[in-house]
Amino acid sequence: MKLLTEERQQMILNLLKNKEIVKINELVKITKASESTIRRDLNYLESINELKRVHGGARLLKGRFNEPSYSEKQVQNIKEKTLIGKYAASLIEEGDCIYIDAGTSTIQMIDYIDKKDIVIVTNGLKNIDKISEKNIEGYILGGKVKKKTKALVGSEALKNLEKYRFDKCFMGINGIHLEYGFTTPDSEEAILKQRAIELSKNAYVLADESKFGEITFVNVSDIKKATIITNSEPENYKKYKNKTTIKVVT
Amino acid sequence: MKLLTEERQQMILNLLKNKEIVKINELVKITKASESTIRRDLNYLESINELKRVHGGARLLKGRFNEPSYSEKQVQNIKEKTLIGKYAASLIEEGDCIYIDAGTSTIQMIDYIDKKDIVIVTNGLKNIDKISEKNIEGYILGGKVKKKTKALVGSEALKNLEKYRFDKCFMGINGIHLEYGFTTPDSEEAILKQRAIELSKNAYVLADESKFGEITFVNVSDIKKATIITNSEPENYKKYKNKTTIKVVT
DNA sequence: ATAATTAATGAAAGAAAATGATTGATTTTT
DNA sequence: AAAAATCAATCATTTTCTTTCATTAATTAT
Repeated sequence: MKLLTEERQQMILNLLKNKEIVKINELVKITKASESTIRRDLNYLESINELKRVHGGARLLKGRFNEPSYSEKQVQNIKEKTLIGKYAASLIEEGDCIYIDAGTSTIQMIDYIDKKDIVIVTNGLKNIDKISEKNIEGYILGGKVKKKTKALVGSEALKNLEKYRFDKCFMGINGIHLEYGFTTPDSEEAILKQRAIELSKNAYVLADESKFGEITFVNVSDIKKATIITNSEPENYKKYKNKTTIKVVT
Repeated sequence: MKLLTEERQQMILNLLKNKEIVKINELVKITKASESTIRRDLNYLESINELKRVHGGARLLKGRFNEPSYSEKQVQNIKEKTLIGKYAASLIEEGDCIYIDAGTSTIQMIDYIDKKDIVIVTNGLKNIDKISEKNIEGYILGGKVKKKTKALVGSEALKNLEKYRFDKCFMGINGIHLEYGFTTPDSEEAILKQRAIELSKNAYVLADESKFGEITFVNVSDIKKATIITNSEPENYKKYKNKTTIKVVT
C-alpha cells in the first residue's frame, strides 16, 4: 500500500509526538519512502512550523504541549523504566510478532519502537492506545477486563492467547527471586504471563532494581525461562547470571 | 446497482468521516465510477467546503495537522445522543447480558446505566473504560484494533463474539434507508454488527436524525431486524413505522 | 411520445507534482 | 586530517492533475 503525501507527513508528526525526536533513517524504514522524500517532508513541515529540523532528523518544537500524560507522570521509577524500555524496544526486529504484557514497565517501551512491519499482541488496554497511535498493527486479547489495571485476565483471555505464537514477549513482573522465580500477586494474571512466556521463542522480563529479592503470591515461572532486563546490578548478580540471562542497561 | 451522483458523494463523505483521508484509487474501486467522476466529485465537495483536496485524494477539513481526537468527535450532536442514550440505558434490566457496539452514539448510554448486576460485552476500547469505571462487569472482544475508532474488527473479533448470547444489543450505525437497510462504511465492522444483532434477543439501533436516508458502503441488515431509537421523526416516518419498530425520544 | 436541451460521465493527452536516485558539498565524528 | 554521515541540488521517472471532447443519461419543450 502506498501512502499519500499527507498521510506520510501526518505519520511523521505522530511519531514525533511520541518520541520527541526522530532520525531520518527511522522515518525511511517506517514510511518506506526514500530519503529524498523524507527530507522534503521534513523541510516542508519545518517551513509550516510543525517541527524543528536537526542534523540527521527532526525534533519536536519546544513549548508545544509535549508533557507526558497524567498516567505516565504517576509512574514510579520513570527514568529507570524508560532506560529499560528503550533497550527492550531495540530488541524488536522487522517482521517480529510480539507480545507485550500489561503494566507500567512494559508500556514505556512502546514509545521507542521504531520498526513498522511488526504485529503486537497485548492484554493491556492502555498499551493498545499507544500502539495504534504509532501506526503499528495491534491486537488485543479478549475477555474479562480487570478494573484496577485495565488489563485482560482469566480464562477467556488465556484462550485468546493460545491462538498466537510470538517471536518475543516482554513481561512485567512483581517479584524476582533466585529460588522462587518470577512471582506476581494475582493468580489470574500469573497464568496468562506463564503461558505468554511459553508461547514465545524469546521471553524478556522488564524489571527495575526494586523487584529483585521480592516474592509475591503466585509463581509465574523459573527465572531461567526469560531474559531479565534491568537498570542496575542486583545483589547476588553473579548468582543470577549463573541461573539465567540478565542484561543491565545504564 | 448504479448510484446517483448525490449518493456517491454522500458515500465519499461518509467514508472520509471514518478514515480521515481517502485515496482516489480507493474511491474508484468502491464506487465503481471513473477517475474523472471521482475527481469532479472531490472538486465539487471541496468547493462547498465539505472536504480538503490533497494530492492523490482528499482529507477531512478539521484542523490541519491537529488530529480531531476521539473526545472532540464525540461532541457532535451531543444533545441528541445523550437523549437517545438515556432512553437506551433505561431499557436495560437487572440480570441482562448486553452488547454495546463501539461508537459515539452508543458510548453515551453507558453513563446512564443504573443497574449493577449486568454483564456488558463490547468491541469498543473506549467503552470498556467507562464500563469498568462504573463497576460493571465488562468483557471486550479480542482481535485486531482499528486505529481510527479504537474498535475491534475482523474475523478474530467475530470469533470471540460467537461465544456470547445477548438479551439486548445496542448498535451504532451510519446509514438508515428504507430500501438499503442499515449500512456502515467498513465491511469488517459490518460483519460484526450483523452478527451481534443476530445473537441478541432484542436489537436496538441508536441513531440521530442525520442518519436517516443515508446509504454508506456495506449493508448490515434489514431495518426490521432492530428497533430504531432516534430523536426526531424522520422523513417517511410512517413508512419506517410500517417496516420496523421505531422509538422517538424527545 | 418525440425531439431538443442540458447535465453527467468516461476516456485521452499534455501539464504539473511527487518521487527516487545520484552527485558533490557540508557537517559531524573519529 | 581523514572518514563517515548528512545535506542540498539536480534530473529522470512515475503518478496525479487539468483540460478537452465525445458519449450517455436526464430534463425540458414541443
